[in-house]
This record gives sequence, structure tokens and C-alpha cells, in this order.
Amino acid sequence: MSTIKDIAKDAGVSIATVSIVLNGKGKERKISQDTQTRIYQIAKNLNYVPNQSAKKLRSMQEDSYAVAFYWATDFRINYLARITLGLQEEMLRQKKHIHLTVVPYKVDQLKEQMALTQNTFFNGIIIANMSDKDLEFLDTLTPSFPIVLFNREMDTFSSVTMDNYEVGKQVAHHFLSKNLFDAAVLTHDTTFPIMRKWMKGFLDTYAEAGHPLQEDKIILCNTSSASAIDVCKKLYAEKRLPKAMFCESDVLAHGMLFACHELGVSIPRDLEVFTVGINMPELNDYAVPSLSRIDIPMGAIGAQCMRLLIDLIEKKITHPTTIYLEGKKIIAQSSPEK
Amino acid sequence: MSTIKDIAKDAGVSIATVSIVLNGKGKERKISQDTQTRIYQIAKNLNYVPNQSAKKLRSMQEDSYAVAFYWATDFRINYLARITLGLQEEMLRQKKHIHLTVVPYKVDQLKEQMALTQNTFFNGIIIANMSDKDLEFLDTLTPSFPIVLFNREMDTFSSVTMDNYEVGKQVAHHFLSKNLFDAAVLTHDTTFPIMRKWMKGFLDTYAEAGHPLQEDKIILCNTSSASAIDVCKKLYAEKRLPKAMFCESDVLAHGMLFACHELGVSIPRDLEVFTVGINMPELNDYAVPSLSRIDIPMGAIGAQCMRLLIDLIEKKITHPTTIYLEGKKIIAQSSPEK
DNA sequence: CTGTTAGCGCCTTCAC
DNA sequence: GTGAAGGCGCTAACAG
Repeated sequence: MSTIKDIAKDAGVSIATVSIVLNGKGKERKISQDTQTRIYQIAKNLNYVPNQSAKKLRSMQEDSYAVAFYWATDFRINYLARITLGLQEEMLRQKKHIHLTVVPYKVDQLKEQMALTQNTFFNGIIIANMSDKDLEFLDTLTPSFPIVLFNREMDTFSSVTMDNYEVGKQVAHHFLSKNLFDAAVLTHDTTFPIMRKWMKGFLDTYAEAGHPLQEDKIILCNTSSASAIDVCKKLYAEKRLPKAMFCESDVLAHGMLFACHELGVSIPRDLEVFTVGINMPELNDYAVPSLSRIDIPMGAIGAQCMRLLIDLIEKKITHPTTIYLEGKKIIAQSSPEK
Repeated sequence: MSTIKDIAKDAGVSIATVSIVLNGKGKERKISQDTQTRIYQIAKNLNYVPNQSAKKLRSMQEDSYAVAFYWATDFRINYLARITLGLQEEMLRQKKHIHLTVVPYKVDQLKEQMALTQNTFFNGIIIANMSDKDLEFLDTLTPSFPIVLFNREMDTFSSVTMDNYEVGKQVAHHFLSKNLFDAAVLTHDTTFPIMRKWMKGFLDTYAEAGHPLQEDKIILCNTSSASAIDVCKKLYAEKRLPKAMFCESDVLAHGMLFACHELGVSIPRDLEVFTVGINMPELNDYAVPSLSRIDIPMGAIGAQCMRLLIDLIEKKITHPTTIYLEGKKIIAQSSPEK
């Protein structure tokens, strides 16, 4: 890695001259054209890349924080935009210079990614979409910088999350109010803590209402729409389609809609569908038919994460803090009000 | 903004001691417990935030590159994820430490956002979704760091793009091969250079085939699904619905599908729909009905942008370079093969 | 037109 | 147990 020092030596000028030229102030400072082209040429030959840390240090911008946002690249990929906007919103509100780095990681491989990334150079990090395994790993850490969890809960770390049990409960109440006792859950068998809570809230509520759902009402698929389609067709073939289906995410719900359309199963007449909305509202508002859901306020959670993290970085908060936000219940065509 | 110097002064110790303690090496270096707690307390009182630039500079890690990705937050919000994955893919392939910062900006306001962001601290930037106005602004710049344009073309800047005229042509040929002469274009009246090209390719091809489309076949709406729904319903009421519709983006196409479903217009029997696919393929594969489209390879374009930018940063490339990628034609239910 | 110099905040070596 | 000093790469003020 070459520096302006190297260039200066090669060009037979001082480092100051090099700095001036490379910052485009050559004309202004009346550096001779000859010197300028020589410096540019040498910079090119040496593959010179300016060191941004040195630049920043020298120019002493008032507090600019480096923040990392860890984000798992699985089926939830689509809502990165929603979160990013929320993070950004808070950054603008704070009027602080925050350098936000997006660090994608693979589910279950937070450990590997964190080893790869130079975490010591962040003032704080936000982590989204952790699996049980990722949470376990996190528990072994005692980082010297603050960490905020996106939609997860842990005693030892700060987080912004929702009452996910309540989400499942709400959906169950909606179905029960319409006497839809033949209900099922569509979920994927992974280690995602959140989904277990949704499911539990749903199942518990059915049980408490005197209509416990049997084991075979927990339908498993993977996390793709395609998989939901397969499962739906299989259930249909086996005449096991319920009257109401609670999908863990809109990705699966879209698969259900597609499959039912192909099968000639009418939603909501033959089957009602309720889902958890993680993607942009638009995608669910104009699905055919539009999807009833509890919309997760991804943007708001992101904004709160950023705010909490900044408070932690600035030591305005010192103890692990958990903030709860509420989901928004949206009733649409796939499961209308009674 | 306080530094370890301030802490040292307050604590009555040297900056070295403070540095040791705050890096958790107090025990190892046998700093007295008393001094340690005092230092921690003062750090907290002063809201001390370590300066990451100084840390990095000192640590002599090969400096990582800082790259900004400017991304317009309009209807194309959803595909941020597709692009980010592509960018990331190339970052991993290169095995370089690259800090990717996502900078959202509003359409037509690239100028304002660039003034707000500390661009001097990036080694290079990638800009997506520029409008004519944004392009015009860019033309006035002579930045000292490389810039790569995402799906745009300019003489003075490097870019990764597609033959967008060809996209429109392909769709026209598809319709024409099925004798769908009563066709229309659904687009929004903005300054997006790309869309004009698609449209032109489409219209020119119809004209060349001896079936020129009249002015009233260029249907305008804004960029939302909701707007496409309104327009579709209006056309239906006025009995002006064509037999084939080319939508500038899947966001609009989804609106069309929703509206047609409500109106009882059957796709593709009464109306064929072809679109440009910008969102995740899944969203179009499982729309009801699934959407025929030219899928823009967002990920691949992103990856190429990153590669090109790194080559420019490292001065392996010095002249503005344009790379062309091809879209993928996907035939689905909304407009099947003849 | 170009060079000299003094740091920016932090960490590490060496000295006491 | 703690302090002094040097230097990472770069910029800006001041000299010449």
C-alpha cells in the first residue's frame, strides 16, 4: 500500500505538493502542470489509494460515529429497504455524522462474519435476524462496544422488539371471533426464536378458548414461496386444507395465494389467510386477494435501534435496555372482519 | 467531543494509562483497581466516544476501502436487497475489506444529499436510479474519487447498464408474434432516462412492423401500484383497455393484476401483461397470475459496479468504461408463448 | 510555485 | 503501576 510519501519521493517533490495535487487543488495553488501530471502518473503507477482514516483524523469532523448493521441474507432479504430507511431517518433526526456500514451475514454464521469484519473499528453495531445459534454465540461475547438487537430479546444486550406472543394471540382471536376452529399454522422448522413465540401465542389462545389444535395443524415448509405452494398442494390432495391459515411471513402467504388460485380454492370463502407482514405494505395490499396481517413496523424498529445505539455509544444509557413496539393489524380481503 | 487526553487530565494520569484501561488491558498491565474505576467513571461522565479513524490509522491494518452506494428511495425501494447482495458478492470475491455505506436519496435531490454526506471520505461511490436532473447535476462535478453509475449511461463516468432499447423491442416482438396489435404502454411521466428507452424500443418496433401506436396508447400514471389500479379502472370504464399492456415496472404490473381481478378482466385472456422485472423474481413468479417479464439482473449489475469501482479506485482502469449486461426474458401466465 | 512543520487521537515500546 | 515519546497518513498554515 503506497502513501503520498512514496509518491513524493518518486516525484522528487514534498508530500505537501502531492497532497495538494491529489485533492484537485493544483490549479488553485498554482502547481506547475508538469508537476501535476507527473504526480498523477506516479499515483497511478503505484496504485495509490488514499487512506480515509488518516484523512478523517486530520480533518477533525465533529463526532462522526462508525456503526455497523448486521443483516441476515435469507428470505427476509426484501425488507432490508424498510429497515435501512428507518435507520436513516433516525440518523437524519440526530444530525450526527454516522457512517453506517451494512454487513450481510448468513443465518447461523454470525460468528464467522464477525471474525471476518473488523469490528473493533465500529463504535457500535446493530444485529438483525439472529437465529438461536447466533444468539448463543453472542452470549459468549463481552464486546467493548455497544450492541443492539433488532427484534430479539436477551438479558445481556439492549434490543428493540415486539411482543411477539401477542401477535399470535391477536390472529387467533380474529379467527376465533369468526368461529374458524379448523385452523392451522404454516411455519418453517428453524431456530428462529421469534417465530416460535408467534406460534405459541396462537396455539395457546386456541387452547384457552377450548379449541386446542392438534400437532398435525402445525404445517412445516421452508422459507420460500415455492415451498408454501408445494405444501398447500399436498394438503389439498390429502384433503387436509384447514378453514383458516396463519402464515409466519408474507413470503409464505404469497405462495398460499398462488397455490389456491391454481387449485381453484377460493380465498377467503374456502380458506382464510392471515399473515405476519414483513415486506412493504404495498406488496400485501395489492396481492390477489389482499392479505390480512399484523404488519411489523420494520422502519420504526430500525429507527429505535439507531437511537438506542447512539445513546449507548454516548453512554447516556449504560444498562441493557429493551424497547417494545407494536405491530399494526391490517384487515384485508384474505380474512375480512366478521 | 472528549478524547483520552481529557480523561487523563481529569483522572490525573497519563494518556497511556487511559488507553490501556479503556482497551480492557488494565488487569494484564496491572493498573490499580482504583485507577481503573476512576477512568471508567470519567469516561462515562465525559461521554467519551473513541475516535475510530485514529484507532484505524494507528493500528496499521491495511486500510479498508470506504464505498458509498447512493440509492433513490422511490418505488424501486424494494430492490435495494437484490443490489446489495450483488455488491456483497463481489466484495467477498475480492477478499478486500470494504465498508459499504448505503446512502438513500430522494429522486431529483442527489445534489442535496451529496452536499449533506461527507463524500470526501469515500474512496469511491456507486449511484443508482438517477433522474435526468440528477444526471445533469453529476455532469457539473469533477470529483476526485471514482463514480460508477448503476443502469445509466454517460460519457464522462463509468457505468454498468443494459441495452434498454432492446428490452422494449423484445417485448414488442413478443406481442406482435401473437398478433396483439391493440397494445399500450403503462409508464410514469418522469425524467427517467431508462424508461424512455424501453418505451421507445417498444413503440419503434410496433411502428416498423406497420402497426404504429397512437398517442393515446401511452398511458400515464405515477410510480405506485395504487396509481396503476386507478388508471386501469378508468380505462376499463372508458372501454379503452387494450389487449396487451407493457408495464414499465412490476410495481405497476401488480396494480394492473389487482385491478383486473376486481374488474373481472381475465389475464391473459382479455388482456396480456408484460413487464420489466425489478423486484425479486419470486414476487413475480408467484403473482396471480405470474408475470411475463424482462428481468433486470440487479444483482449482477451491482456486482459489476463494485468490481468496476474497485478497479477504478486502484487505478487499474483510468478511463470511463461502460459495461453492458443482458436482461432475462421470462415467459409466465400473464402473457404466455404463442 | 513548492517545502517545512505541526499536529489530528490513539497505541505501543521502553523507561523508571 | 505509570509516564514519556514516537509515529500511523494526511492536511493546512506559514515560509520562502
